[in-house]
Amino acid sequence: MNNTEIAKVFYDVADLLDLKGENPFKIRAYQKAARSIEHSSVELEQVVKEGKNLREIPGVGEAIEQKIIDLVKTGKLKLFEDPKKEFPKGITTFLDIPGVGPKTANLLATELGITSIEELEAAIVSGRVSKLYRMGDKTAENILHNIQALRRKDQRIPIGEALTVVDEITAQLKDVPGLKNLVAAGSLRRFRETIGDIDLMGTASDAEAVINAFTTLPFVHEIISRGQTKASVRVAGGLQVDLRIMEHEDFGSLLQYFTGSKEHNIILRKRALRQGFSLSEYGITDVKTGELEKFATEEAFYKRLGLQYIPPEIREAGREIEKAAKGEIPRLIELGDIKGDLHVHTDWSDGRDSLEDEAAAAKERGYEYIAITDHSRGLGITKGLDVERLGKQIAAIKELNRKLKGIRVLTGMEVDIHADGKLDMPDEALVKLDFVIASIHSGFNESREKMMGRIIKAMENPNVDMYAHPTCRLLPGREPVAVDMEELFKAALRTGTILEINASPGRLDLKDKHIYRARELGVKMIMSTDSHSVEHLGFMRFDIGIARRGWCEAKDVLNTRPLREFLAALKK
DNA sequence: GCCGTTTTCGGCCCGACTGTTTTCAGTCG
Repeated sequence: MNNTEIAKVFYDVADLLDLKGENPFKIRAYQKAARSIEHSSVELEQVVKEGKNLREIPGVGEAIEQKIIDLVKTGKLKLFEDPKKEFPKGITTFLDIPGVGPKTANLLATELGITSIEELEAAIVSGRVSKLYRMGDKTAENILHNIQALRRKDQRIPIGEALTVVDEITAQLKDVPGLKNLVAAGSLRRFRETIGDIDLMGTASDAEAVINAFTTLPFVHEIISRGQTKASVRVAGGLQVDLRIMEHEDFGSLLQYFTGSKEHNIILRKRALRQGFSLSEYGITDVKTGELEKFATEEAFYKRLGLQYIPPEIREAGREIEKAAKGEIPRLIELGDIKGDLHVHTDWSDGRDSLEDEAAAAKERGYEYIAITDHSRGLGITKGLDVERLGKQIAAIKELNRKLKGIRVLTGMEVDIHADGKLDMPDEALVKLDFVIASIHSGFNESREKMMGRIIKAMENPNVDMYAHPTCRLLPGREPVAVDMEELFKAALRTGTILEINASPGRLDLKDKHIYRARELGVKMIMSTDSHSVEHLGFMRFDIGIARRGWCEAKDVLNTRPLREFLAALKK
């Protein structure tokens, strides 16, 4: 049972308690624990097996700890005597509908005796729903509408796509008079790998004018709500975009509040209350005097609370607040720290651009080095290199290095790992290369045991410097292959193999919590783009985002080092 | 159910918007 599955059980428990009308703080406790479990960097099943303490996970106390142990050991959780008797049948399905909370779900199930979404639709059409207490035509219609939205609801979209939407919107709104500081907050700013909706913040002298401009943008499909300072719309494809406008001098507290995460803000507020402050998007209120202090910047806001500035990417209710109180927030890695890209394809295999163009583009980015790592031949579709063409490419790179100044092109290859763990290129060829990547591009459905055997065998090869896109997942769509991350990290440490943080927006692999764990263990990591064209070198900013989420500093990543130090850190 | 630089008991973040009401409950973020 993995963390996601365990978390799901506790989310469900919270829903059921909510339906029962339980103490809301108890419900929140379960939600909080679920959320912590979901984001934990270690697998709980492992922790339970090793008999270690679960109480270090925030929000997990005596009771929930015992429930996690039961759950992991038996696969079940007995919390309700007879859930079927206690809850109207089918009630939890209603909770998935946006705008339907526990109160409404309960009302629908008990008053109308319906159990499915289909029955609910029929009940709305026949007018039975709008006659219920505190319901009306409009509410019923909204529920119907939201059922349809739920059906065509796309999954969370990869951050790469969301950033494109934001770029479009900000470009269209930039000329609205008096609008300033228009930026994305929320999960986008925290750089979560996928985004559920987009939260835009801005400041303006005339909020209403901005709200009007926003809600009448050409690609706005539907207006969900529109108030004086805030509006929510749906754009084509179903993505929800929220805009919130405030006064210029409130920008710091506004941005802080809407960047979240929710849990980060809750902890921050509790802490502030103990200091006699109440926090809101408008600023900090002194509870005794009722006086409101405004903040134009987030830095000033955190400072007022006695905290070091906390970068958005780590505002996830881990240990960031207590660390900030002690001044222990590290300087997280930045784009400017990166000195080279180590995973680049050219038109020698399936890339679009030439060796020369890639080298020039890397130099333009200020890099000291770039490794050319075209595919090996095993990947039929990618016109991969065999020994002979690899030899020619090495010669071409040597020649290029003679001509180039200010950047060193390293020879390399992304060699395929076969199903039996053998590499798709003889060692005599690999040994000549500066940098060798091994990775999997086929046989994704192997069992955990086979998969690990295959990967570890490749890592044990002294010519293999890096194991790339370690879980092979694709966003959205392909689930990670059966990799045991703890075992992988151990093997990486033992063999001195580097793990890649692949920046391709459809991969982001290692992901944030794996990066966090690998860093804790001292596993060597490289951030690289897997470029197939010169534009892709720009994917590095995605890697920076997720590496920061994993609390990475420059020293945790090998390609922040100057060339000589970088080469010295490789296996050979 | 969790948790502690007031507390091992008594608290638990804060505000906007909608739709239904006629002062507010429910939902959301």
